Amino acid sequence: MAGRAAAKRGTGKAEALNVGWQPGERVLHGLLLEAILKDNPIPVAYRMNYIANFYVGPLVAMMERSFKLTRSEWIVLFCLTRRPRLNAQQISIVTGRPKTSIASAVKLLQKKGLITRKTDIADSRRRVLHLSESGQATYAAIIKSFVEREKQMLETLDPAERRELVRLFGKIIAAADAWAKPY
Amino acid sequence: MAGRAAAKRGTGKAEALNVGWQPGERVLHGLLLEAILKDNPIPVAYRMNYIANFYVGPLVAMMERSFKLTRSEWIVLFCLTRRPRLNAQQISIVTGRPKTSIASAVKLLQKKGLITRKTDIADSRRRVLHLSESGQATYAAIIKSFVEREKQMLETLDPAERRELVRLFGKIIAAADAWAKPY
DNA sequence: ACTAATTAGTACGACATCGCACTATATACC
DNA sequence: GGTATATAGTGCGATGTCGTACTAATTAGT
Repeated sequence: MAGRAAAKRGTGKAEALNVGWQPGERVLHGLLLEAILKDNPIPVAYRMNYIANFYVGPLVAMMERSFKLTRSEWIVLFCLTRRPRLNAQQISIVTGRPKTSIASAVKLLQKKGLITRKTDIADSRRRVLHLSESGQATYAAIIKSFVEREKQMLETLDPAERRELVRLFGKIIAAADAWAKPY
Repeated sequence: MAGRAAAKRGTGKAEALNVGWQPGERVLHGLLLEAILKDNPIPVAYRMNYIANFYVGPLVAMMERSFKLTRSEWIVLFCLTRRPRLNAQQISIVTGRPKTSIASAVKLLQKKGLITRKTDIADSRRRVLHLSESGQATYAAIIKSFVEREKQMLETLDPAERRELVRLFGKIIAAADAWAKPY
């Protein structure tokens, strides 16, 4: 209908082009995704990143909205729950995130009263972190969503498949020294 | 040695504390990680995110340094290589990233001459994107590192295990409609 | 002991990311 | 055909993230 006229407008830099699909036709998420997965040069890495993003993305968004926590703050909270008395450096190393990011998260968490920071007597460079009461409560409230979402994500796999997935991940992580280094 | 004196300094807010390990003793990456993986409430999700981060993080850092491309720009480049003539909206949907992020990446890529933008004749709201010559060249240069790193990451798995990993990922992705939704 | 190298943490600045509000075009419905 | 709704994209402001450069404390080497 529009024909020639509607072209060469917009930002001015765009030229007109006729794409394959018709106006009414919409290319759905699933079809697009299939096309992107097919003959993908990094079949494992792409699929893994895709799943990881769609798993954690909405969770982080929810956390920022409902709990006013950033992703980095959550990482610190999570690590300290798993293993109290870590310092910022250790969290940085084990998560692969820059230490300045961890440091700013620590500062925020401390201001909110979710963690405490004490100087290590044996090495006064270290500031030893651990969760406060309210930090533990916040963690408990948030982790539920993570667990629930993982459950939903794995619903399509049977128990043996889930075990196999963990086993394969375990092998890759165990060999991390050989491949996970920076450039 | 320092004993009592060195405490209560630093930022002033930190109190002194004696942690479990001795000054000389260093807790290594592997040991820390093991402790964090043990009895993890989200065993699959944590391992997957860990691997995904250590796979893609250094690659993105390298890209920013060597090619002056952001992660979002790379995502656009990658999607357009897999399937030309997408528009920004479609890339946003299929990658799960906010459309404003894709939009700014598109603007940068266009300024650098790596992609072109043409208005769709059939629907003048759409700006159809595709790679320029130099865009293709840039992609080709970068993708090598991704392929190589995936190869290293999977070196510990035998061919059957690799196929199984792809198969399991495939099942999870195929069921994405059921679990990957936002809150 | 004294210096060099390593490790923990901080300060600061640049910028990518992202949510929100807005415009423009297209489709649906009556 | 005219209005309402959905879709594509933009502008802008806030802020989280991260690299660089720095200080403080500890360890190693001689």
